[in-house]
Amino acid sequence: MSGGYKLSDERENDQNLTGTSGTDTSEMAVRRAKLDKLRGLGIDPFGHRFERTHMAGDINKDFATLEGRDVAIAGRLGVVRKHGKAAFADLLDMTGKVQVYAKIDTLGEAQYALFDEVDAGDIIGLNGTVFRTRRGEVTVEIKRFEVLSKALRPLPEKWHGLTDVDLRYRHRYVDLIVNPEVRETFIKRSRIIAAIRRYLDSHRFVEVETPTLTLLAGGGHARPFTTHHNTLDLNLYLRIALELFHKRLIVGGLDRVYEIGHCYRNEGIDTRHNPEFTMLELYQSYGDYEDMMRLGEEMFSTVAQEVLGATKVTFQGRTLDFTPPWPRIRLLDAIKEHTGIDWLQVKSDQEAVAIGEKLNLDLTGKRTKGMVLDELCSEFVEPHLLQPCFLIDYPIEISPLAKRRPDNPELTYRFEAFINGWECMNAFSELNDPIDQRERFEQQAREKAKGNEEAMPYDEDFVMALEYGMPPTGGMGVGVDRLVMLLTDSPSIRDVILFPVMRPRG
RNA sequence: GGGCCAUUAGCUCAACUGGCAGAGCAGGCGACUCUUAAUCGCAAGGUUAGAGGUUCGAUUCCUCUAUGGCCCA
Repeated sequence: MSGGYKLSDERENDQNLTGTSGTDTSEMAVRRAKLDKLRGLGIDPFGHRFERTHMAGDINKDFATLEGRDVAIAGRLGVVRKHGKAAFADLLDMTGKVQVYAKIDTLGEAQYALFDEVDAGDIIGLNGTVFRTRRGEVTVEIKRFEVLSKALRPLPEKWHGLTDVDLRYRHRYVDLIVNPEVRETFIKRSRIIAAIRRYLDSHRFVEVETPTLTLLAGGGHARPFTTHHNTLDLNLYLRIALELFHKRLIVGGLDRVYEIGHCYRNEGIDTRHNPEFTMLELYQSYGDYEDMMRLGEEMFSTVAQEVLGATKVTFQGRTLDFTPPWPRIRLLDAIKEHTGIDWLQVKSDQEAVAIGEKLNLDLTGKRTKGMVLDELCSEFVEPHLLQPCFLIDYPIEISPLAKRRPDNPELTYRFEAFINGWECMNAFSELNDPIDQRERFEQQAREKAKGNEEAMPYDEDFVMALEYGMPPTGGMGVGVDRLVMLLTDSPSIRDVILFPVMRPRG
């Protein structure tokens, strides 16, 4: 953020960066005055360091051993209850909160007067003694304390907190301070991702990092974001998938690889889509899609067990049972069951479109057999797939990177896993025949020429990699945000992404 | 892209059929040495998202804009 900004730009920036309203309030003026008063007393209102011996949540947990002992804790003050010559307050840190107690007899006149000046929201460090109040609350009686950071803005109301979803996402730091369940969700997210890593590391997978800035946005069906490299004067895309780089690594002899990272898709935003999201992809040499199903169901249930202590998960009042094995359902069987259509009898694009239109599907821009089937599946099959299951054997036309089934060359060894009606995994026996791959890319190029913006670009270097020989490989992609939603009972993807994409405020 | 809803004090919300814009919390002053949404008293706090229109008079009715939410495609 160095020079070059016009004054007006800076003003716009300020608008985005200031607090919940951006306007000064009388309360802010009061807090500024208190700040000046602290400085007047020779106290730095923005401290440097504080040595903690304990965390707030642990004091409650370990009260039996801590009673009567001295502790040093630090955190943000929540509600403060003042009683003249004594006061109680909640002290919050990452582990939770503990009540603290200030009493004029213990602190002395000067320190007590200083405590009388602190506000909810201020960050303090303190030394004190653990005890239990007559009402039974575990509490730390303050012997000495220091202001470590004066808060210049007031916290939202203590009872209702911050509920305006717009403000919660725009000012996530306030959301995290006042809504403990938000902190819990993101701590759980971290544990979920750690559990995934643990699982894959213990199965001898190697974690890799592949480019987010790419010459081609391949490996998936989506419109990419574009960007530009100045020195190379080169237009680049933000990746939409990890696949093609990972398979190059399999060619290179890294037999088991995985990556957890952001992908970017230039499409709409709703409760299940954010333009920037977290993808897990993994590739296992000498495996196939059957191995991927076993790995997928085992990984999800292991993660649930480690993070929640159970393989049955409650999501929005519904119990989802992650316990393996999950049912395997052939896609075309599911289509037949829910629509009565025998898709193998559908021979042309025109015929497919006619069937789709008869069922009132919106097929704008979707004029091929594969696309109609995709729509049919989304509309009539997916909503029924509430319990974890695998939909297997997708048509070749919408699976340009998957290996063909020898018993039916129109189908591939590909599956998607569904949970709660959402696609959560996409996996296949990877196509390792460079000649077939070349033809698939040519087919995609024809689709693109017909106006399908989501068709895959031809990646010559990737075909060249396959020409060196890629072992038979099973590969899988997992939408990590959706898994986190399921395991944290979050109805919107924005509840599991710390800073979701937002329009700037006018 | 279409429809519906919301936007009022720092936060959470009221305001009947168009008639002086209110409360709780937070903040200020005062009282209070075991409270936990502490309590009690006093005073203060507003461009009703923005722009325009109808009207003697608009938070309220109409139009447009902005942001968000829900539903649909």
